[in-house]
Amino acid sequence: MTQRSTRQREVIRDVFRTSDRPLSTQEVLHAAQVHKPGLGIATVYRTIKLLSAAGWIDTVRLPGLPPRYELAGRPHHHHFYCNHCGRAFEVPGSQPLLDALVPSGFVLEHHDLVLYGRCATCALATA
Amino acid sequence: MTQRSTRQREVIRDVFRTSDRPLSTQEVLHAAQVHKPGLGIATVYRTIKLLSAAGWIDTVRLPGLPPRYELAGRPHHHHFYCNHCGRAFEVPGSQPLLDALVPSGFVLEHHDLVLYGRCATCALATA
DNA sequence: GCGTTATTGAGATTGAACAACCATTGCTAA
DNA sequence: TTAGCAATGGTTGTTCAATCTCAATAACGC
Repeated sequence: MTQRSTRQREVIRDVFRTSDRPLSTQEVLHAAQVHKPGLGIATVYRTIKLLSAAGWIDTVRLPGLPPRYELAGRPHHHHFYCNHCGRAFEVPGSQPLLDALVPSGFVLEHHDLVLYGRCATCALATA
Repeated sequence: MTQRSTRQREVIRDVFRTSDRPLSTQEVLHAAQVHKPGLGIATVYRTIKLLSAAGWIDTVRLPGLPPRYELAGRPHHHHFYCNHCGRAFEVPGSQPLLDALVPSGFVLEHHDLVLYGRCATCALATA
């Protein structure tokens, strides 16, 4: 016997499946507690680590903020961070001519483009 | 009397003036201690806060890493982070068509493009 | 010089994210 | 069913960046 299927893990996986944006541990906790009251933060951290190790979710790192997580295997995209409500969103990816930027001798492996501003909801609310 | 000119602050400003890349607090500490042995980390933090408030340096935020600092007022550019030695570098800026990426209703205020890979030194060393 | 007081350095402290601990709970394979 | 043990939840511990404390130091106006 190695790995068991528990209600908590089911709920957490569902949270990711039904989200269209990357989620922080706190966001996962609150969303999961709706369907499984009493679920603890320790279980969120443990399950995220499991899902991450299994390649089921990807880690999204934003400057100065705790990491967010999203379903793995999505097509190339970037992220938009709302300065007002603190939520992260997914934006369609483009492949700009990054190679032209890389200095001679440097080897490019990966890149992150993060956009900052106001999401549609917050832009309306503070217009 | 309001603000004094101390050897420590002079040294820290010189560190930034003679660097061609953004520096972390630890990098500033080590570079400054060469010219002022015994200089403490608290002074680095205090001076960085001062210089930042004065608009003399800009903060460079990298995902999942403590911030770096660089002389303010440089032309538009991006940053390259070496996964091997942990140093950040400046790369020439381009203005990609970001507006096209922003979803309808969202308001774009700022953006960060970070490249990851190996700097020239580390690429050579591990080739 | 001298005295005032801004500044410093070392260590203690905070705050946040996350791991570890452990008694209890509840899958699951006979 | 039920025994065995993986998983949970509440809490404490750990780690690291950054701030605070405070006695000692050193700018600088006079």
